[in-house]
Amino acid sequence: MTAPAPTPASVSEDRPLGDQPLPPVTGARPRAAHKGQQTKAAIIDTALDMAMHIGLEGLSIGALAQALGMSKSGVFAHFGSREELQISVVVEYHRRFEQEVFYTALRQPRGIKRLRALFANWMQRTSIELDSGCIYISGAIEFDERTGPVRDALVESVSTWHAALRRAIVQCKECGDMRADTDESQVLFEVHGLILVLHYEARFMRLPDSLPRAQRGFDNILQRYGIEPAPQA
Amino acid sequence: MTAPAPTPASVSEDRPLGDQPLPPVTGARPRAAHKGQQTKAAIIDTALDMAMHIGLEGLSIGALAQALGMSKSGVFAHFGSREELQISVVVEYHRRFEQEVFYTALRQPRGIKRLRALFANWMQRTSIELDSGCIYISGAIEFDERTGPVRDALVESVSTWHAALRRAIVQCKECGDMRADTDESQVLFEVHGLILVLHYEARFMRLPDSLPRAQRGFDNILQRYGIEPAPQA
DNA sequence: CGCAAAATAGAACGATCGTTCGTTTTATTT
DNA sequence: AAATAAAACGAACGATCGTTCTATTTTGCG
Repeated sequence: MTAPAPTPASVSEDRPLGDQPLPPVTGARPRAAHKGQQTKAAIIDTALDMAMHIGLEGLSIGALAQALGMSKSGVFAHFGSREELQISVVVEYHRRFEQEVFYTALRQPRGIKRLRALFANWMQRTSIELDSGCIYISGAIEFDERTGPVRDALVESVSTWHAALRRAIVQCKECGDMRADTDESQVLFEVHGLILVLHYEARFMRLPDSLPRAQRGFDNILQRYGIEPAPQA
Repeated sequence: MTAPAPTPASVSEDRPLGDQPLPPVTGARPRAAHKGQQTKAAIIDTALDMAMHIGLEGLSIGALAQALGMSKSGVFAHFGSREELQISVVVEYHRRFEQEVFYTALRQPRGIKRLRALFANWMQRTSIELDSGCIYISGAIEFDERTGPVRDALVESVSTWHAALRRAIVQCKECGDMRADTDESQVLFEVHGLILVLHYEARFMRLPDSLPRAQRGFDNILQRYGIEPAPQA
């Protein structure tokens, strides 16, 4: 979404997660930091933490204010509506997701190595290790039959991430790490399924070996779509 | 869960979804139908319909009463608590799921045919065709960090269904439709992922070709774990 | 029919929700 | 330090939540 911090030099010309051109670097944005923006950031930080546990719809301004030790109206004033707060949370989650999952994987060279890194980061963000849910998953459930700006923000974030992942798969084809006739959307579909079932079985059913199962599923997909590993028959 | 209606004769000795012994068939259950049970059934019916759209947590007794044209307290009296209402909805959903997904698939012979039927039924229940969500999926998100009887009911239902599915996979191994060294829990894991991503991409992202993608993913799994399809090399 | 029991309605409860408003406290600038 | 703008507060609103209680209606049985 927003312009990311400058990424490692090795990234070369890889595009950012979103597809807008990089905005002018004139540091006009994080200027005076008028105290209000600080607390607003603190509010979003706490709100995101809460939303990752109880969902975007579970967010309540009262509970949020109490957690922050300030008044309801004080919190409210920074956003003007609960919806705007929810959108801010989605945007912040996207920012972190982009940073932790996407950009750190760009350190790997294009192709299978980078795709593996992307999936590993994605799993890590999804799994119970940092015991909190994924807003892209809970939000999809909460807003799948709703309309409005919160849903729009969620769909846009997820679409952006999926597009980036699809690009990484295409790069696998381009550099010979994957069969040229691979349907990258099908690969993305199946990989996404592994993330979702990891989230489901680890968080809800509390099955301990979900993470290695997801990894094995990923390897299975790579094997199917990958270059034949030296047919020994 | 509850004792199912008698299943087709061809089912032979297959166990029901749950593992309790079949209760005595003395039709003591659906007896006089004291009017109260009728309206209770009607309430649950409407509540289930609502919950499939807005989730178990979205259920509100007020909205439910209004949809039924009766008073809040009138609805409430049948359950004694909102939690009990939610549990009733879960139980009813389980009953229907069992009936529509599991029992109709038992008409297929054990092995790959039955497994395919189970997956097809599961997909159908999950997809947007009957435009409403799956309580096993939305409920998992809503209750993954909670404790209590509603979560317990959900986990038990899902576990029962998964156990039945695992049995069908084992039967595939037993009758030679799947490699003997197949890890049936891994197959279940991956198949479950396909259902979840179908639900996600069809309902939330509104991608139109999710269903054939899920079917293709299923075929891919079968191919990997199935008997090698006459190696032509 | 008449009677008892079951089922439903209606009003009210305390709590919490998002939101509004006027005031007061804090920051920032002159 | 004084003046101005930004930020936080506190109280209140109307609405809805699940729940409780009492009264009324409806049902089923003899």
